[in-house]
Amino acid sequence: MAKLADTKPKRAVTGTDLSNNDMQGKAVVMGLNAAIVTVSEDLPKILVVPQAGANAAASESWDALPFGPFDPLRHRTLDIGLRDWVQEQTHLALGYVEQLYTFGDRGRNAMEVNEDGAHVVSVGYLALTRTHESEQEGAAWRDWYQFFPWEDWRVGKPAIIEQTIAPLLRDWAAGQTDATPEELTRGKRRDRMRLYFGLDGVHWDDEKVLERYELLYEAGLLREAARDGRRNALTAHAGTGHDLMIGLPMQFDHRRILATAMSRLRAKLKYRPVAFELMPPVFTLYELQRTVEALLGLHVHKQNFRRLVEKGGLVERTGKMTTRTGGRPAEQFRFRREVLNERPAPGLRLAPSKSRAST
Amino acid sequence: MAKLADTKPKRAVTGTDLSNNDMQGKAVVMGLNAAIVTVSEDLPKILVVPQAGANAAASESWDALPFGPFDPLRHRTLDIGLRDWVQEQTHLALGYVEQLYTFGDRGRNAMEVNEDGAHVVSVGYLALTRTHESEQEGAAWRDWYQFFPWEDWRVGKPAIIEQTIAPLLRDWAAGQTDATPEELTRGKRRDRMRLYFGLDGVHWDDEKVLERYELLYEAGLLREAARDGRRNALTAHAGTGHDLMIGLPMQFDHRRILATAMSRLRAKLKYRPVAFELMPPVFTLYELQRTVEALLGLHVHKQNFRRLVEKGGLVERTGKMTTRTGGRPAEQFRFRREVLNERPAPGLRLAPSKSRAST
DNA sequence: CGATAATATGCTCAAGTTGAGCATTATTAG
DNA sequence: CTAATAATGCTCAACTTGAGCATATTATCG
Repeated sequence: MAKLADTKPKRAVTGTDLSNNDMQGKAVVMGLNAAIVTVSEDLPKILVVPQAGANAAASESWDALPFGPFDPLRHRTLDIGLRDWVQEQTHLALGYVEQLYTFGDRGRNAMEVNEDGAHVVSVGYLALTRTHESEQEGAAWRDWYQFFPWEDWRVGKPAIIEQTIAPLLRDWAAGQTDATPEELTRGKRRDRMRLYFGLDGVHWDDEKVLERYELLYEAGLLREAARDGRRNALTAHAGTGHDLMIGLPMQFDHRRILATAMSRLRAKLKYRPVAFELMPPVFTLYELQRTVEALLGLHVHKQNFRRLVEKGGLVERTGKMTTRTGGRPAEQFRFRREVLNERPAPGLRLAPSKSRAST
Repeated sequence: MAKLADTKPKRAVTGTDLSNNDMQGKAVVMGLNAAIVTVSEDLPKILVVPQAGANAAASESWDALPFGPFDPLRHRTLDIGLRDWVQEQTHLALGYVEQLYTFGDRGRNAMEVNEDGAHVVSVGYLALTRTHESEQEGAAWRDWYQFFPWEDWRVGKPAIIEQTIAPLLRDWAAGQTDATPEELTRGKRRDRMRLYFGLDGVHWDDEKVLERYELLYEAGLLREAARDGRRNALTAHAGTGHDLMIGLPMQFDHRRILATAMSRLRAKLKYRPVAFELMPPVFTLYELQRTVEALLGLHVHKQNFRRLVEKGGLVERTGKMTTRTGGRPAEQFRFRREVLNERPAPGLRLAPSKSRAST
């Protein structure tokens, strides 16, 4: 076979070499992490397991996502491993599951050495499920906006943005002496701030959840950043030295994984009929709308939403009415699962409403 | 911490348990695989390294993507590991790099045990680069349509679809006695066939590269499927018993990774200005268009394409003209990299032209 | 019982976007 | 000079999108 790596003498590994080389240093353990989402009472919720891990300060208990190591002897694929884990830990049989990203950053509490000396790499997953009442002991559904209070714009711009985040980020951006090459490719601090948080009149992009999280992390404004040994801008800037907290932290890199899940889900809602995974078998169009709005953190125009859903052939009428919600009775609909086998790319394709209320 | 997994007694692993349990069986090696794309002479090309691995039949040499194991001791992140690998193997300093997916399927030659007993999981990456002439010995740029001859529709529907693929798939679909539950969720064989390959008047979706590849693999029509011990529909159905080959095969799961890269790139072209990563510093709009068309495997409407690019503020005029291509001289443009810091989501948003020629 | 609140649902309309094609202009090849 | 090849400008109908008006149907409260 061709020799490709003659310049650096260290290691000329290729396909076959992969099996010849010493693998000791290269072995890692893959942690499978699930961001399991449901929507109830107009709030998107994720399943968390509280853990008194090494990360959390003694007084606090940071939530974690359900997770466990991938055992290649036991499971044929990563997905199967994840499903099995979740089933074991929470008794939930997952339906919709989607792999998000594999994080291997050392120093972000994902890529740390465990007690056996193995490095851990995290694979993040998004799972959607209808709401199930009785969960296991210890596991709980938590409103995802508790971890991301700046992401819910349904009642207007969250106060935390102008009151807390923007000033701290401005300080951070002002403190930028010279952009590192890395920062130049990603845009300068002030630009990223404006773009991601919709400052100075830039439009809010509901899908940039991960970008916003990473920016806050880089700026040292999150507990996780402090934990990871970053300069803690919170105590440095808050003045009072109070323990400022921008959203609840999570263990390991789990808040980052949740941010990835939120970004992906918000994006996907617009071009794939995934919202229906979260709905009961029959539902009214307004119920569907509220679910979507909860996830997007935005209101959409009610009449246009119906037009989209109905004309898109995504639902079929059941003929049955419900008076469940005060007001004129609403017709109940059913998801037309067949669309998946009809058109190549069905979806919701929705644009956020510019008017506040969805009347 | 909460006990979550009492039902199945095997293993009650949680965050902290992750470090207590025996990790021996769970250690894996992560293979980093790069689908490095460039476009030259109106063809998208990927960098391959030929290898006489265990997969290939004695007489053949199946191409592989550049790859190597991730060494957590040496590299802080997976991305850095990949860049370093590629640099070593091919002397290419990658610019744009994007993680695609982590494949861990046993039995698809990704998740096999190597000689040290370690299981291998593949992480696929997409990288974009301008064309560089002098590559390393052994590494070569190969037209990606050699691996996917059914994906290039620029000169009309590829003959291989109606002549070879459709009949074989129809046989396969007809042979479906009863759908497995798995097949039901993914749609029945005949539906998937129609949707993915645009049969019976369904519109061709250029982004479904991975779906098409997986369908062909499942149907046993690809060499890789035969290698993995699947019923080989090729010899079973071809009649003559000839060695039919639908596109060049690749080692391991590399053709699958390439399919993932193609899907992602074709999708991304439409909402992010990634095409410019493949262009020289100055270029004419038609050159940009040809590059995009090569990647999509489709023609687009020339005038509308310009409108989109120009009005979208993606480029700026240089004022210089070139007569390089016979015909009226074209103005040269430059990518306005600033757009990345201006609007939240710039992109090309192009729709394939319905008329064949781009006049 | 009538007014009010809270939806549900139908419809309209202007503005913007998209797909397609015509017309004109500037070069090179022959 | 003519044909071929592009580049570029412009138009236009069809469709999509964003927004709002109007009306219908229920529960509830006084």
